[in-house]
Amino acid sequence: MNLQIYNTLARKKEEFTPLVKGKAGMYVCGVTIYDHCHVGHARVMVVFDVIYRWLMQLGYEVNYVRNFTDVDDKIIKRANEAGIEPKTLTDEMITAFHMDMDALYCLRPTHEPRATLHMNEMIDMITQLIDQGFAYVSDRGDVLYSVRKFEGYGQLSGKKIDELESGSRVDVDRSKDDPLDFVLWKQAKSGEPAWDSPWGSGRPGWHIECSAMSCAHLGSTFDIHGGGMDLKFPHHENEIAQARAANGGAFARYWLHNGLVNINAEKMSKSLGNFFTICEVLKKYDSEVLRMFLLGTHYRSPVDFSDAALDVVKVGLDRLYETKRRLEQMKQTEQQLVTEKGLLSDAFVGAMNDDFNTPEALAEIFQTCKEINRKLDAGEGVSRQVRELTAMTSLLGIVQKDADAWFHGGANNAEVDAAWIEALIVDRNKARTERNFARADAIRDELAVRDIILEDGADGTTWKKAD
RNA sequence: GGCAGGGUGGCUCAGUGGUACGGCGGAGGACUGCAAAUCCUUUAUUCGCGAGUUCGAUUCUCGCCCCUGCCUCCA
Repeated sequence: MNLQIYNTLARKKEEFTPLVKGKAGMYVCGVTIYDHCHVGHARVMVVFDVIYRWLMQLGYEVNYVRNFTDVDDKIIKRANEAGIEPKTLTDEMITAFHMDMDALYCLRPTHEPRATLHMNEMIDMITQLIDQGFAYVSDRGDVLYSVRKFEGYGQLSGKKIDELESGSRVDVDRSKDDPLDFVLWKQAKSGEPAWDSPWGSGRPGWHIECSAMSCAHLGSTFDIHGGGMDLKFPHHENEIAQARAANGGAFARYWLHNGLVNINAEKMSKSLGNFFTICEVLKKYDSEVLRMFLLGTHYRSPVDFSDAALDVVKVGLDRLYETKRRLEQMKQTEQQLVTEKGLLSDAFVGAMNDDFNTPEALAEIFQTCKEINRKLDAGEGVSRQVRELTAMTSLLGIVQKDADAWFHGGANNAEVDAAWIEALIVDRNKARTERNFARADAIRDELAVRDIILEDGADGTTWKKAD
């Protein structure tokens, strides 16, 4: 079966057929870089990273574009508070963002355009909108999009203009012809960053940047546009209205929206203050735990974030690593299998092709893992299974460390003296050979006090750090 | 109120018109000097509630209840 994608625009799964054979263009709404990213942001990034990887796995040459919103009210406010230039703040946050993404094994997109570096494209698009009668300059000099002029407005989110208006609780802006109209270009206020334009000095509205940058990098019609569920309306609706009206292209053909991250069944968000930043979480949990946690639920469903949930994922990952350790400890010839070119099982391919069903893909990983352990226990060959496991885990970006590094605590736990532990293991095994179990247990207890757990296997004794 | 998406074992998470995938946890067993790890067995007559379609529904249709998101900046 070929790749099926749930398209928000159609409200059903559709077979993915790219605009250009062998190629795929994908735009994902990035972040407004005024602060560190939280787990909600991590989800979009990880979800679309897997989608990106899968499209490449299927052989597509993918042009993956993810923007940075680096001009915005919040950025200006935050920079003012800190007494620094907005650009200083955004540069700093982009660096932090990349550190988070690297930690989470998210591959870099093909392009990461910044809004401030695409002013010309935005101004061009706004000009086209005015020329074609879709936009107007308001009394106070802002350029606004005339929503009622665009016939298909509401198609993506399933909203009807009249119902929207009646349900509106927003203060009506008198300078707008219609309360639904949204800003394309704002007049500059003193002390704010501003760019020259045909409508005077000012800055772009939020929605226009995504329309302009996606079309600039991917063309007026492209394959995939993604983002969080909360962006469906009005952001994505407005993007469509702008782009289609301006250049007559179809804009994105497949719209993908990931579910939100909740805390206690409530959306994680800056405004509610119930968020955890990625770097905060990574102080406590390995990034693979967070990544696997995010892939453990289908991308369109909401997911509840908690330490307890991460703990459970950690236990599961440990088991995967136990298997990896067994394989790493094997003889040279078999060890090579671990790094041999991978191959994916039909079940895994089927799961991923079915709208990127990562929970099912993970189930396949656990089953393969169990199969390997069973065969190893029985002394049977495992080459096919190992190649499958390796291919699956590297595709999803989990179990990517050496097992020893994983169990020994990695770089963060420099206080662990491996040589000392190894020496004690030698002593203890000598005692065990002499059947001096009191001495052997004493050594094991001594290590246990320091959170070192020993495991006596057929191939010798290994150790790991307790959580 | 409108729109979108959900309610599956103790928890979590897939899925299917013919009695349900994985993970965590629980119980028993094998292995072990004892452990740990691993493996094996076991743990939902049942998929929010009611009705309908059907030989048969958790899966399709309708109604109801409950939850979340969006309708304002938000991944």
